[in-house]
Amino acid sequence: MKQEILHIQTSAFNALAHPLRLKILEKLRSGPCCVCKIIPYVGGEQSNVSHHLALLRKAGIVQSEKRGLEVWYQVTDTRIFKVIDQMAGCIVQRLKKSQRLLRSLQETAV
Amino acid sequence: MKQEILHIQTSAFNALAHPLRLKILEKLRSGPCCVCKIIPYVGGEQSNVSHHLALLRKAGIVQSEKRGLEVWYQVTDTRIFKVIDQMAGCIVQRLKKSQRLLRSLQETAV
DNA sequence: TGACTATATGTAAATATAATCATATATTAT
DNA sequence: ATAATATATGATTATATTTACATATAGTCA
Repeated sequence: MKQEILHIQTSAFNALAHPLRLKILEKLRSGPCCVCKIIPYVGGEQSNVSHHLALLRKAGIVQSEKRGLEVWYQVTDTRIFKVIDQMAGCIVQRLKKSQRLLRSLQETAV
Repeated sequence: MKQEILHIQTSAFNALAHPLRLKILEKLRSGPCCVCKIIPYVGGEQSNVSHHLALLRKAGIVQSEKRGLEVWYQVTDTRIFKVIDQMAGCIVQRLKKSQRLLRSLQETAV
């Protein structure tokens, strides 16, 4: 049972572990969006973007809805952006930390 | 530059995208921990666990420190647990939502 | 010094993921 | 019905990840 959650969580993190997919989610930050807008935004081939959208869908991160010829995507739970932002925060802090370390090393070198 | 951050973030999420690595982090929740405790906790072979620890290290999620013969690991930034917990929250909510949907379908079936 | 212990690293095989190309499906317009 | 459009899916190849086994390294102790 706990094992199940672990696997769902794993596949959710896996869904975020690709630059193109993070870019897709960046586009979805402002709300539902048509695939026809997502493709030029993230760049690359249509079928490739579609595969990545499918992966995000299967991981439960996004949902799609057909509107005429178009398909619109949106995130299933906007808290996914908090996950992404928290991670960005961790990274920025880490970079700042190593920047401080570098500076102090430079000072002692003088 | 923005591209760089995206790649660091990608590799950070990738580091969380494996059940064994999530288990390692679970063990590190209570603070620094010796590899000799991590291995029996997560199960599996020593060299495999060591490879996963190396990946977490390279992604900047954890840091290691030698103490005599032992090596102790700890998370670089405890906010990583917020990232994991937020994601768990998303998943639980999603499961609850589909449970409600299932129940309402069962009711209309009666 | 040599043996012992804890951990890391190199390597190879098995498996998974990503990108591309070709094709299928569904919707709309003629 | 046919053509055109938007998107999804399947197949293939290239590449990356995971695991297991063997070996290396570094610290401790006799």
